[in-house]
Amino acid sequence: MTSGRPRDEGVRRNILTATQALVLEKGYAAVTTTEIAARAGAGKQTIYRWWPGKGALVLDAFSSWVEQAPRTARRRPSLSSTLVEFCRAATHAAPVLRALMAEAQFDPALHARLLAQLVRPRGDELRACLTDRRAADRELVVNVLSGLVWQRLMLNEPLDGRFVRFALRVVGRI
Amino acid sequence: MTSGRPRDEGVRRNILTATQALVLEKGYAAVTTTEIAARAGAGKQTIYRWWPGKGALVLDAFSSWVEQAPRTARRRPSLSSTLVEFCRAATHAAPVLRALMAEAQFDPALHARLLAQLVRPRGDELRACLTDRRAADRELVVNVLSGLVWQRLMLNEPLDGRFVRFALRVVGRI
Amino acid sequence: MTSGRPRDEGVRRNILTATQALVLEKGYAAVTTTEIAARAGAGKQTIYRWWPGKGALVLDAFSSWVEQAPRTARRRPSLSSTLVEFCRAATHAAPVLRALMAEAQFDPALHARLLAQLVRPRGDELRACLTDRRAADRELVVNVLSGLVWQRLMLNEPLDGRFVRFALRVVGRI
Amino acid sequence: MTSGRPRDEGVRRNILTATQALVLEKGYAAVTTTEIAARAGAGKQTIYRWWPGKGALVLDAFSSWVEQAPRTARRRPSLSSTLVEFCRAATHAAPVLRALMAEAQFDPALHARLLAQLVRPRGDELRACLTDRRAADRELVVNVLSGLVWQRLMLNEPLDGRFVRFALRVVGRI
DNA sequence: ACATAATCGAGACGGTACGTCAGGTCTTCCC
DNA sequence: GGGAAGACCTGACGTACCGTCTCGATTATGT
Repeated sequence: MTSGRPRDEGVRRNILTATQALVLEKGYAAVTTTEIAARAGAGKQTIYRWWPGKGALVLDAFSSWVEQAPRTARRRPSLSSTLVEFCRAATHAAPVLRALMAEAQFDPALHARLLAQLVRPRGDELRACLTDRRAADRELVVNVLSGLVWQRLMLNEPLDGRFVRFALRVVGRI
Repeated sequence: MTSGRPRDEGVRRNILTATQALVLEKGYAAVTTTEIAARAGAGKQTIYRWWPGKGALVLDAFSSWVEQAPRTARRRPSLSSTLVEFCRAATHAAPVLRALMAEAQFDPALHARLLAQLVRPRGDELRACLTDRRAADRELVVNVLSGLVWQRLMLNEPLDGRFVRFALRVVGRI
Repeated sequence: MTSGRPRDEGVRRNILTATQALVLEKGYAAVTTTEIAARAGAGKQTIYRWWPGKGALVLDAFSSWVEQAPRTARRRPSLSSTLVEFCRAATHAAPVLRALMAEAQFDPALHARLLAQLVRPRGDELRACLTDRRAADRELVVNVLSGLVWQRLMLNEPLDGRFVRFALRVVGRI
Repeated sequence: MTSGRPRDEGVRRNILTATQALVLEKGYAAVTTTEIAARAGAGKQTIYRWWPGKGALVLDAFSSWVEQAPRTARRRPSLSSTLVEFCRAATHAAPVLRALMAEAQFDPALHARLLAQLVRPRGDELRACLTDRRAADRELVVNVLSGLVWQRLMLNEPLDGRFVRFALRVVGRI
């Protein structure tokens, strides 16, 4: 039996939208929950009712945004195209990704969420491009690529075409 | 011509020691500059006179600690032994390294310091083990290894023997 | 040994002045500590460092204000003139006095402060006008007068000339 | 024409009972409407439908409780017995009475209710004991007694036998 | 010797975000 | 329409930490 007033989906969307907009405008660190609430026309309590804090909120706001790939999986996508798309999206969202990964280092719960919503799905995507490899090799390649990308992000270096070529060259050697 | 009271080296050491102790006890995030000053028997101003903030202070406190290997470089050290030592030290200091890299994402100045004092020196160390490779390959290997290690740290996975073997296997394939 | 930066008296006065002004402008209940801090150009913490809360702060701001009687005690002041002056001051400050006494009902510490800083001094003043009475009668009269005044305040009835005459008639009968 | 479901008297009694219990357990200030609703097995809206707020609710809950004296008025009751009964009841309910009078200072509507339901009825009771006095004297005595009692309450001093004797001595002198 | 100048411990200060709490309203379904 | 449940907006609260500042005391150099 579900009694009481149901959660207002419009409010939820307003909050996520406001979060996205504000984080893009001013950067993760400069945004406050109070400000998000104000922009969303919501109460602060409503935010804290549904998210444990700024980190989780921003993660939600951007994980839906990052996953905008329609995934019209015809056949197995190529590794290179996947990687290109991967880097394109990551470049756009780079400041947010860096901030989220950083924040996650101070917040175990956020760390788990980040893994489940961002890190693992992207790894799985890569893995799906490697069905022609032996299982052990697959893990190896996925780890190396993921490591290269995240390191690049954290060191604030560009995820551009040069990087993609570099990464593919590495993979080719394995 | 330098007049005025000279810097007290004992105070500097007290502060670094107190920082180390407190960060190990309670973790980076839970420590405050005020607390460090109190423990060191120092004034807050003395800290801010010599360091720009908590991040740089902790970096100093631990970069001297991480690099305590005397580096009795006879000849070129082996890659595997270097990597093992590397991981051993990183495992001990893992929570601090994670926190520093995280904090650096919000603080460009700290980011630069971190690169200069921790990331690059370790990369150079690795590079020095690869003098038998072609220059292009060297960069490739250093990048991959560094990426694997930092990713491992940020994802809070162990830098144990299994990881070392895994990393060496990757390098062997390149 | 008094070390450290000494308390800034100017800040203290700014806070008290801002408190007074705001309470007179908008009434006790509508004023917040945040607002007082902003108006005084002070930090909220500075307020909480020196006062336990809004109540004590307002009490301080107005107890110095209520006691503006120069007390050029030549001889024993007459009861009637004291009572007139008393009511004049209380009429002005009535909303604040009501609010303070009300707040004190929820806050034992404020209650004690209120007694010590406002209630008892005023009682002593009245007592000083009754040196020609027997001690027991003195207490009786002081209690009755004080009771009449506070009741009047709490019931939000005017402390005007009519009330003074009424009160004096009562005392005359005792 | 009154259509729709009629008010549920059982719910009303549950709410008043829960209010009484909670206020006696934890004190007026520590009780919230949400809590009262929960204890009464009622919805918050049901409370706000019938009472303007916590103050009025508590007033109702206790005014029926304070006036539980059956008032078997044979003839004119004596002043002293009335005062004794008065103080006995007030002593029991002292914390609630203090809180209500305090709250009323911030809430004009509650102030009016408090006067009508508690202050004036008690005054009338006293007045009824003084039919042998001249009208002007009656008001005087009622005011003095009422003032003494409320002052005593607000200053958190006991309304015990000693106080009653004191009050009667005052009245005797008038 | 004595002024100059910088360091040091202590702690007050302005500022800003935090997460919590209570009040009172609104929205659902059920009777 | 009454009622239970509970989401919602609003706005104050008191705390925490940051980095700066202002004291008095100390310790070096330069005259």
